[in-house]
Amino acid sequence: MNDKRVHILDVAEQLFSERGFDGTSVRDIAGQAGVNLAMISYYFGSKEKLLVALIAHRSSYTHGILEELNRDDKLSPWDKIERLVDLYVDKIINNYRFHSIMTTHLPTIQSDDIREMITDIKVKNFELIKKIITEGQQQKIFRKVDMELTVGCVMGTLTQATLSKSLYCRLMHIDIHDEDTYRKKIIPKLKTHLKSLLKAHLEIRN
Amino acid sequence: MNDKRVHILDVAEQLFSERGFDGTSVRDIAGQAGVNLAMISYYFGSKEKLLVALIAHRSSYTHGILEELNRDDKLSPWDKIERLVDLYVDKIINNYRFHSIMTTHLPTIQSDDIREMITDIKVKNFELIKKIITEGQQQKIFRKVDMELTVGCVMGTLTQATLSKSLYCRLMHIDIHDEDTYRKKIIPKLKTHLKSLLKAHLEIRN
Amino acid sequence: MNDKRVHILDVAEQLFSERGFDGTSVRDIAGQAGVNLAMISYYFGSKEKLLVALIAHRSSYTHGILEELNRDDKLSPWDKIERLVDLYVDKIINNYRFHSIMTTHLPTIQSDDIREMITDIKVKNFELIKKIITEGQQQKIFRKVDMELTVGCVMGTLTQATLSKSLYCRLMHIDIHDEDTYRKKIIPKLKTHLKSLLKAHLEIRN
Amino acid sequence: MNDKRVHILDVAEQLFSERGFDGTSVRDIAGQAGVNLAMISYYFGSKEKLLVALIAHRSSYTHGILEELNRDDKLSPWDKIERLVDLYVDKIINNYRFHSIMTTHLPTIQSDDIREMITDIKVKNFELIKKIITEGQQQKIFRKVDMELTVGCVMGTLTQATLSKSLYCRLMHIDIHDEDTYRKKIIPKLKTHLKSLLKAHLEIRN
DNA sequence: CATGAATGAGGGTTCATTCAT
DNA sequence: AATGAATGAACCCTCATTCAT
Repeated sequence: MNDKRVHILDVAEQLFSERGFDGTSVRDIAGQAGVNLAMISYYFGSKEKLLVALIAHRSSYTHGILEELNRDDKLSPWDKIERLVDLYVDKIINNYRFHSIMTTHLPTIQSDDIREMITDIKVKNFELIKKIITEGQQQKIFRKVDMELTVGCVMGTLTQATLSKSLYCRLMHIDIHDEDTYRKKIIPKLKTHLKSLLKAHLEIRN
Repeated sequence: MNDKRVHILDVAEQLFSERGFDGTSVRDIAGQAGVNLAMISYYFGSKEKLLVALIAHRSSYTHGILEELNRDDKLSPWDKIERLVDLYVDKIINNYRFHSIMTTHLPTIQSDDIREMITDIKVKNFELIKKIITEGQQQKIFRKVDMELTVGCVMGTLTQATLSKSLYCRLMHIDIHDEDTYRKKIIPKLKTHLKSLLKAHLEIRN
Repeated sequence: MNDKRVHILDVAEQLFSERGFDGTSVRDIAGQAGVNLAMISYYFGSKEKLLVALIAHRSSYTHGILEELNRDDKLSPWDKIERLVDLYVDKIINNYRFHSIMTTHLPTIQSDDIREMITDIKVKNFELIKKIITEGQQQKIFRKVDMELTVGCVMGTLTQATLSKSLYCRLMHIDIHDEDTYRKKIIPKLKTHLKSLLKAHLEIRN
Repeated sequence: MNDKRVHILDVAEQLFSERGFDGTSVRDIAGQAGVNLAMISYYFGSKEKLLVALIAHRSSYTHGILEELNRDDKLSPWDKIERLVDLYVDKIINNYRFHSIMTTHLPTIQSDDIREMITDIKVKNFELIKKIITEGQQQKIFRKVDMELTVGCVMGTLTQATLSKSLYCRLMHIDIHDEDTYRKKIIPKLKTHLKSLLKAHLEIRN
């Protein structure tokens, strides 16, 4: 029962990320998932509510990661930045489908409620990262930076790696359909780059 | 004559960016543009070809900017970086609708031809920026960095500012529908941040 | 359930025969049949597949008639010819709508598959009649004739009676819209004529 | 000028015969004929009037043939039948496109005027052939036959050869698209068959 | 609880025709 | 006399959803 729900959500996630929300029909999802067409309305109410359910499902799954990091008092701010990058890159790239949906669908959402819901999630993530940086600044270890855009730069780089996969595949000579290879190559690349970038960016200059 | 074509493209751009390609009907475009529904097929052939025409239209418009910068021999690499950021931020944010379409639609495009077309444009932009950085590296002014992701970080930050407008509006206490204020505040913020970021990132450390 | 399918096929047959395949819209069929427009796609998939379903439906219905005749060993070749004419005239004239569609649509069909499908049915009918004539020839009862055109002459006369109804109604002083009277008068006329014609044509002359 | 009109009619004839009247768009005709789309309405008034013009054009062209035959007093009724078959087969098969249009379109015509117009032409042809047969009967050379269907049988055989080309190509092992071969083989076959058939049919039996 | 049947609304596209030039 | 631009209507089809069973 719940398995079927989760299965539908998985299929929906895949199709939404591949074809977009409006480019995916409920028929497509039902067909791919091997369930009756009416079952989707039956379980979720509507296509839009299916999306909301998907967001809730995935968000609850990837929620605790950053919070845990923040509670860890033994780590220095620099260590936390490194761990943050590791966790964040893994989180986004391994959930690139969901991340893609959230990012591409956000600007086209007509319903204020859903937009606020997605924005809330993004704000929460922002606040957690902000906390880490603020902590380092209070300890006079990080310099003062534009907080919104510093976070935005990290998020944006990952979004770029998600949405412009076709660009990076071209640049890195990877077949566009070979998702595994792409992920295997882009993840360490992203980690190294972002750590180096944040180091240079946050470091107090003399 | 051609005015009507351009007008249709403008309306299509706005609606595509607000509702997505699949979320916008040809009827919507015709209605908003005040032209007959059949006019769109008459002028462009199909909805997809309308998108291609839009891409061609906007790309030709914003093409020369970066090339010009590259040809300017009097500027130092650091100067070029600064000008690059100024030009690029202006270009993207002032064409944020088109940028939004290009970015959000890219991963869901089914047609290989159009995906390649968009990727081509992105590659071209990448190459021009790469040239500037490479030049600075050859002059031993910039340090060695991950080229793809350094560019991706700049692009991604701008994409973030475009696609996650709702997030930044919330963080910066701007009404989501007040586009002018958002642009006026985010543009200098982006310029300052990216210059500072690239400075720290490219600078040779001792 | 299946009644509705058959009802739609009946209506489609009537309209196709009156207005032609391309002259009939799916809306016309849905309207005349009193079903929802989307129902046609739901049941048949597409307008073209509706035609295929109609052909399959009618062909299966009228298939066995000639085969049965062929298996009857008690009849002499002349008896078989007479029965053939009786059966064939009844079959075509009572299904004149379907026969009209098959004949008028055949030369304009673009899809190779459907054309081959219709041709297959015509070939099968040809083979069955050929068998009867060949049998008579082997028994030295019928003379040697052009097989294709002897069959073609029978088929053609019936086609003529179907497609040029307006001509025959004029010649026989029947109102063009009075289908019952036309059928009642033309059927015995056709039977008598074709029997006489085939008798003279197949008979061995001295 | 008039050349252009005739050219358009030729193209229309070809397309109407290949795709049917309703299956052919005015755009198709204009495109194939290499003339401006608006020119067809400009010259002919409407698509339907174009068809009427085509019928008038072709009818006037093939009109006099049978009349001439009838006036020839030197020929015996049997000679006239033979010449009739020769002329008629040539006329229909060499104008098979036009014949196909006339035959397939006739039952679907909604306009009473056009149907009457086409029926008129068919009646005229019928009367001319009827005259020949009646003459032979008055001279006690031909036996009494069903006049309508005797003519209908000849017409029908030719219609069959025109509309069921795909059947005959299959039976005679001719490629369906090789029109020249088909015509070269079917014309003498038709002439021989119809002469033989009419001989047996009209001959007074003892 | 689950689903096949059904539907109103709207999708993109093409139609024959007209009009201003 | 001739045509590029434009249009209202209609095309076939698919959409998300509902409802009776």
